[in-house]
Amino acid sequence: MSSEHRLSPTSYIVLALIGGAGEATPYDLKQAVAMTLGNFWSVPHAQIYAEPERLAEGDYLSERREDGGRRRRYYKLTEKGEKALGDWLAEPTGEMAELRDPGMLKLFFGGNPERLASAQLATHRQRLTELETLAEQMEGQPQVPRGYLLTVRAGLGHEREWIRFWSLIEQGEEP
Amino acid sequence: MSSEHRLSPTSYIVLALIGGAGEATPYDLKQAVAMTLGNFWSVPHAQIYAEPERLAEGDYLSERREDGGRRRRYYKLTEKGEKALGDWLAEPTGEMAELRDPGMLKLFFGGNPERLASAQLATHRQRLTELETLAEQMEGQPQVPRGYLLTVRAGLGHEREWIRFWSLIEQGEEP
DNA sequence: GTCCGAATGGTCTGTTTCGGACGGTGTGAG
DNA sequence: CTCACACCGTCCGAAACAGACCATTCGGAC
Repeated sequence: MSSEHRLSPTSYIVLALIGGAGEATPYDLKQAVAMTLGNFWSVPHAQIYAEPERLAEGDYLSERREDGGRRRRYYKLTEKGEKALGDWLAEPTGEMAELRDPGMLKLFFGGNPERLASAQLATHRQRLTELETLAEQMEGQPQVPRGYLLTVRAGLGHEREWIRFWSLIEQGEEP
Repeated sequence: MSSEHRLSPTSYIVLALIGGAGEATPYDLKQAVAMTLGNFWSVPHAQIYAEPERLAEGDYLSERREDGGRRRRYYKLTEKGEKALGDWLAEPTGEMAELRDPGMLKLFFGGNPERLASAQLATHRQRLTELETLAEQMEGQPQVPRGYLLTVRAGLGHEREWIRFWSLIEQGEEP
């Protein structure tokens, strides 16, 4: 019945989102990801439909399917799911972040630093602005979950660091 | 003969490393990655054996195989490969970095911030020390490629930013 | 009403990626 | 000589992924 699956970060994202919503369809998850998590962790939508299915197989979720029309699938945490999620959240992690930065790659292999810098600065500045807007909007609404707020702030910090770094490069200074 | 493949970041890593070495076996690449690039971009070793094969099929690399013993494969850039590499390096990129940080994920979903912070601080501090050592060693040797130096410095900056962020969290302050 | 287009909701397919197990080959210490 | 260990390479199954495609609903123009 419950063959043993290994739970990936994506699995926990799905579990956590469904846990938060009570009951949700994959589409709801897709929306939720786009509005929040998507800011710092991408999950392709095909994944978001496939993962709940896998999780249901492993008894982490229970599934209820609409009869007519869209035949939506609604998912809920099972007890096993609740437990898995709770355990994961309770366990802090020292695991390292992984950073994949195409700009760094070119820099590493000898791409022209100044030209790279100006391209990178453009996108990082834009991103910073977006995040700043987001952060401001959140100030207004006090019921924003603390975790969300903190991750946005973390994002701000990183964008600023990137901008600092590339600015120095652009100026031809040693960073 | 030269069916059209799409070149991924991994492809360019392989091309660039082989370009730098003149001629190399996949194992050489594996070593090279481990010593340098691995600091900020992971490439699973199975990839490192598979990719040159694909690239050779696309005429980006030429292959020469040892007769006896290990039957090592030696790869070299073809003209097409040189061109592809040159073009890639010359073209700056505005593409965004992708950051996948398991700690952030837990923070986002409501994991205990202080406990997370102390676990994360431990690994980031360790990483910072490693990078500092690396950077110092490089100061001595003036023939270290500039790109390598710069990416290590970028890494230092990010580690410091992470430490700043998590320290604030640990202290219970608003970051 | 009814027709159209947009937004919604879901599925499928062909490739890549990835981790990890496993299997040969050389070599030097005893 | 031979055993242990480092070196070097291959293979496999499970996921991840991009992105095309299909079906349903809804809201407004007419």
